[in-house]
Amino acid sequence: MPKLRSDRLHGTLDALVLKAMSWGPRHGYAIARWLEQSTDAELRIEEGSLYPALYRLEERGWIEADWGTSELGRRAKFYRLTERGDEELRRETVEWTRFAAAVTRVLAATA
Amino acid sequence: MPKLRSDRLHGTLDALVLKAMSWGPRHGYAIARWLEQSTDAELRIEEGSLYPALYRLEERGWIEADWGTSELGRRAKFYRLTERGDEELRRETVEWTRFAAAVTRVLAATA
DNA sequence: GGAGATTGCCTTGACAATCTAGGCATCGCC
DNA sequence: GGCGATGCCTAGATTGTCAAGGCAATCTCC
Repeated sequence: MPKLRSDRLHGTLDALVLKAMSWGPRHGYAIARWLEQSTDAELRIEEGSLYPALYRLEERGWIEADWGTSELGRRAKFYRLTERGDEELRRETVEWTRFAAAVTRVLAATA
Repeated sequence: MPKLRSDRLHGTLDALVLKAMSWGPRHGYAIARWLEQSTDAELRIEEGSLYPALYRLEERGWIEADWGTSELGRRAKFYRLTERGDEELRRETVEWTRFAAAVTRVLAATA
């Protein structure tokens, strides 16, 4: 299976990260692992993208953080969706769906 | 209908531009109009993105250009797909499909 | 005890691609 | 004359991603 272009996530990463928290609080490392596993490693967030993204989302008021203890007993920062974050996730999901449909339609068009 | 984020095309623009030429040579302005009209204005390429993209694609050997005369009798630069450009279009189309499916699957997942 | 992998967070710098906002010339139409 | 459409182009800012590192604690296996 060919690798996706490394930049591919551009513009979708926020939605994916928000989605990761839609089942409850998650810490960064868990978010990365979740995306990787749930897509069979097809989608991967680099840590150098993930953490800045989390700060960005927090700054925008879409998520909130608390230090806690991971499943393995380690210090970890848990992020959770705020009300506004949940709205944003829904907004972005709808937008993605529209966008993806449009692109797919265009690329599939035949002569 | 809400506007898509302005950055949305990031990473897909090349494929769309290549696709525009899959029916034969097209000039820049026509490409922009084609995308706009064929997606009901849902997808738009700004000229400031389009022309640099065309130079990029040409530099990579995916398209070739010739000056000619537009349908309305004006001077216009017509771009056409090269063999390699056609391969690239197919490659990117497949990749897009895989990527879009993965993202859609993740965003659609329920608790 | 020691080595290496895993878990977990973080930062810096480079880079690519898009957009915004302009400019220019020609043509058709009112 | 003016204005919109057609057509090409560029400079600069922005932004979001990545690559590549670093740090510390824990676990596993020898």
